[in-house]
Amino acid sequence: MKEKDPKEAKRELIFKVAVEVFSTQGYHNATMSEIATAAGIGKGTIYEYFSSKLQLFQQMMEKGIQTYYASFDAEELQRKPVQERLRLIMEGHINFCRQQSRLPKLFFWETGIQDEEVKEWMLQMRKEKEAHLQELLTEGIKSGELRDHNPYIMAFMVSGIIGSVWAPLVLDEWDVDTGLLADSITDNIMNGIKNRA
Amino acid sequence: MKEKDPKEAKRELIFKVAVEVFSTQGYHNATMSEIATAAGIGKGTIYEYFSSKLQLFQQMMEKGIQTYYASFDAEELQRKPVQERLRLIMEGHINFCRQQSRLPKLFFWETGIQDEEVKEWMLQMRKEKEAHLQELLTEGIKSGELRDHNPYIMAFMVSGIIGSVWAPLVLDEWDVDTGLLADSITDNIMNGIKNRA
Amino acid sequence: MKEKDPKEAKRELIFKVAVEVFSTQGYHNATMSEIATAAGIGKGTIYEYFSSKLQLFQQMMEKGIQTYYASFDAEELQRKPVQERLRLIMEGHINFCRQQSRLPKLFFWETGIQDEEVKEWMLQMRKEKEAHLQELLTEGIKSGELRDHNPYIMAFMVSGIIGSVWAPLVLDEWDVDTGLLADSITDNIMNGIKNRA
Amino acid sequence: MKEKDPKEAKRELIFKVAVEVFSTQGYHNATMSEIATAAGIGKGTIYEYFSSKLQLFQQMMEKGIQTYYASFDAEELQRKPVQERLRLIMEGHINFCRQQSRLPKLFFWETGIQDEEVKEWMLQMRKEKEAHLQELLTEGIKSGELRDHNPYIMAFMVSGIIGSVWAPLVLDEWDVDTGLLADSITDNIMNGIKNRA
DNA sequence: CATGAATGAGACTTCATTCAT
DNA sequence: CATGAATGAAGTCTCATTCAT
Repeated sequence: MKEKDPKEAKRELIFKVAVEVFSTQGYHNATMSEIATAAGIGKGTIYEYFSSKLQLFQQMMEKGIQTYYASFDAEELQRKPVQERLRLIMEGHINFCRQQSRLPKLFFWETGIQDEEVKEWMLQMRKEKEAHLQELLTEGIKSGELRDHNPYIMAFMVSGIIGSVWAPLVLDEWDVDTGLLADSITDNIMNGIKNRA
Repeated sequence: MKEKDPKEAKRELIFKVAVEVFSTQGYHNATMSEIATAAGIGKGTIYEYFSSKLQLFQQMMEKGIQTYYASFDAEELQRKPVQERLRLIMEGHINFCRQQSRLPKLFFWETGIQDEEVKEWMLQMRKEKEAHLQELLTEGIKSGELRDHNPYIMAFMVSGIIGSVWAPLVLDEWDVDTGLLADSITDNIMNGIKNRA
Repeated sequence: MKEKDPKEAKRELIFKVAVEVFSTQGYHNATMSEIATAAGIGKGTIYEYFSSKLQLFQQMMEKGIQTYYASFDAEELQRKPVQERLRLIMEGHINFCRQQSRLPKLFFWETGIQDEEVKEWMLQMRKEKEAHLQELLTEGIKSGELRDHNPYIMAFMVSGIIGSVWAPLVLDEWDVDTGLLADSITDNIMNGIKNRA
Repeated sequence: MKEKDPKEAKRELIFKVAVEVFSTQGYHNATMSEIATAAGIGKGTIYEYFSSKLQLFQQMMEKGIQTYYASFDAEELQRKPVQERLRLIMEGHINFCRQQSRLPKLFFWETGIQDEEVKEWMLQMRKEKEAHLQELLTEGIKSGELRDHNPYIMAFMVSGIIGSVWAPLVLDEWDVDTGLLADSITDNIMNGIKNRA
């Protein structure tokens, strides 16, 4: 039952190594040789599983996104106040950065690939993420929980904040309690930084 | 009077084309041939002004950073409340994105270059930007204008917000009044998005 | 039994072609493309065996030197009168020129390479060759077989004579009996050209 | 009267610098820029006097050869015993190496140029030099001053000896009295190195 | 299936030569 | 005349991809 398809197991292995190598070297500086060696397999073997370097990168990203979204318990997110949901999103994001470390870098930073298809797909990803946030925020406005501001602006702001968490966590290896950090960020998003005491 | 050094004029031309090409294609996908053709000059001519592709990229980035920082009137920023200073920073940033369009993309996104020197330099840039923000926010906390929260967290949040503005402005070519956008963002940063009515 | 490592066999092939091409065209005029074509392999294949043009040249020379020195039976050279030993050196040298034809040209003539390492190495080669001769001659002086003249001068003279044999043999394709030529040269070195009859 | 044609003076200047640069860097590693800079003139100016890099090299060599042959007083050489004439040739050659230092290196060592015309010309030079020697030696044999050996062999041997003098003098900067060295070499050529005491 | 030797398109870079000033 | 900025042909080397074993 735990036995996986050996074919699938090797795909997983390649994915794992690819994340490591691509995020360390960047897409262009990474070589197929390097990935093969790191995976302990032959160069040609990668081509048994992926038709090209680009496709490997693409599928690795897609798989990563799925993992990313899977890290949010969708059920749990429903029917909660916006503040609580934002907090959960932050927490999930922080956990993902911690666990995957290298992967988020590729999501948020790798733009060297200029293949039209990939560019389109990454742009699409950004749009979806922001559309999702915008929806959440619009709901909050309607329910009166949030101020009646432009939800489009709010959305990319929150999106920017989410994206900015990665650098301190991974680059600076910041060791902070996930819950506290999520609280703090959410609080700042909700209440702003101005002192009203 | 307006006559420039012709040597310098050609440097400018190459810089201008380089921004265009590098930001459209990314560092690795851009070729020297392409830049030369786009500039209407011979391939070898670029090498009369820059010793290598990497040096061209680096100097183009440095020049861009200078322009970026120059777009903030430093004098004006002193001795004003934090809210006002944040607003001016936002306004300057928005204007820069509008005017340079392609350049900010390189600042915030190009990470495919793996040359140690450049990587170090770009990391340094990020640190400086955040240190600067952190300083500003710390001042605000001391003066009582801001809440007594962790300024490190605040800093990368604000930094993330600033970075996130570029995409809607340039990719979506969003046509919004600079003043209004700066107001709106600053207001959200200061007061949060929660409805306190 | 005769089966060689196929990897080694291709190295040999490249070496063989490299000698041909480098000695015909000179180091700078030879191109990697040309060598590849002459070897009937792809351009990139050479780089699977040698990391650069310079390294290929260097290793080819080193291998040649080994072959050169191997062509003298070291054992046989010991404990014989100087005249006999000189004759054997001449004979070995003549045979080597005949067999390798192109290679000696590179040893004695190629100086266009300006890479410090190679220059140093070739200079070193010359020194060693002359030191070896000088030693031989010094022994002869001590034993009374040779005149008590400056062995340093004698050494570079003999060295010059050895080097000069290549041109008639290879360039002019002079067809002369090896033994007779070796005898004649050795006799002239030992007894001079003056008529004492 | 001492006033030279200024055009000719600049030719001389370029020649002088060319010898320096070509002999230091070798033909291929030397650049026209370098020569121009070293001569304190513009790059294009060289092309006012020489139609190409190759032509400059060629004419420089030709001029050098003339200087070389001019260093032997032809009149004086006639009607003297072979030994004396060989000694004078050696002395002239040593002086030339001392004075010109860099130039002989090009004569005897530069073979990287593969232009058919130049190759032919340098081969021709070698042939002439040896023919000249051979003639001298043949005369000596006829007059009974020299042993009745193969003058062809003798010629390239003596030629090799002459060529070998350059390296110690220039590379090792050997400081030895010209007359003594010429005597010593000539004596060895004439009487050989064997001890007949 | 897995492999890795072989390949060649294509990138960067150099430098002899030209020509407008 | 003298110059040196501009040029592009040509060379070295990399690496994704293929295919015979």
